[in-house]
Amino acid sequence: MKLSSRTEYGVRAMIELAEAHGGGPVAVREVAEKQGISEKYLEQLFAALRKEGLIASQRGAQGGYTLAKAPGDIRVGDIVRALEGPIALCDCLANGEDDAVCHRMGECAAHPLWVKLQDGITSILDSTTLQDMIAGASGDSANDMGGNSEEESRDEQDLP
Amino acid sequence: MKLSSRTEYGVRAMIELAEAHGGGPVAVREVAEKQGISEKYLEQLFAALRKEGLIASQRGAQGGYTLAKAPGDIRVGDIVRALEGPIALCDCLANGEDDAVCHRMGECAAHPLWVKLQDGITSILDSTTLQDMIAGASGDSANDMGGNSEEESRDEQDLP
DNA sequence: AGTAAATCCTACTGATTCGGTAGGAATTAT
DNA sequence: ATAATTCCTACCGAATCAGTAGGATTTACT
Ligand code: FES
Ligand code: FES
Repeated sequence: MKLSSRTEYGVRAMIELAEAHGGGPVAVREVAEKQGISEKYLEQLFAALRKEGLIASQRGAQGGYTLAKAPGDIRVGDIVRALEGPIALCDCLANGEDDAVCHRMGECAAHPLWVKLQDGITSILDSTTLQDMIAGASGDSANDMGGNSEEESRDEQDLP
Repeated sequence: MKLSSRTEYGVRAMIELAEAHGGGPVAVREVAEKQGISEKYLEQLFAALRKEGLIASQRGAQGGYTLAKAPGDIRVGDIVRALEGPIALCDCLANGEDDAVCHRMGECAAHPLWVKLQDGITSILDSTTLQDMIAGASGDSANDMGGNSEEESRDEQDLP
């Protein structure tokens, strides 16, 4: 019940890219400095994000990274999965009904709760896009956030 | 995004106690064997659960543990907190509004999401009691579980 | 009284994960 | 050519995790 710094950093970095979306590529160094993250470490996170097709790279001088899709098409869940693999709360929930689920499932009264919890988490993560975050609001579902909508709105606005 | 075996084991063990509620104390060994958990390890989990007042112990021969309250009064969230400390998804969420929250909060577009996620998790965990679990159903909220209600009902039934 | 069954307490350990460094090869705008 | 940048892979120290170990204390039962 603690999100790794991979996730924290990754999401913050992606927000940075989302805010720069439409302009040119952004260098890792720049994002790292703005967010106070180790540059070399962030480099590795970006590699993972690129491998999953969430961001695109431009090599060489003046290069950097850009979002591979519109901010509205990238869900936080996608970022988390890219950085940590499938969201599986415990081994008993071998995500995807495929294989190797717990042999105790039939008799385990806890199992339905883990399923519910995992679904809850996944649904929150997948109902929020980068667009939602930089706009200050959250995803769709009934359940809305605390409600402190800061009035400082970022500049960018893009129509692909 | 992975629950520790402390949590998994702890909850399963508490379910075991809940099912035995009303009868005499249950020894650690018995729970450990039924659930396939290391006895000595479980012993430590029980120590933590007792310290938090969720279970009570009876020392000496024929001793063991019993729930300290009715199964309906023990929420899964209580168990998790007893075993892992306050549920805080990240340091930026120094649970309880007290101190040392992130200095980046004002400018951090991710923060509201973490709050939302943490609230979601907490609310699921706190809306499910041991009673709910051994009865096969989940907590209150609109969102209900998969719905596979096994017909094997355990024996115990108690009115305190 | 004696014994066996149990909780209680604390220290240690091996493995894994985490967060981060390090160094350098390949690519590209200027 | 050069400087800026991504890319790749290996390594490292610290922390956490899951579990062991051993023994002191308490208590029911005979
Ligand atoms: S122990 Fe595997 S489903 Fe609960
Ligand atoms: S970095 Fe602390 S609130 Fe986002």
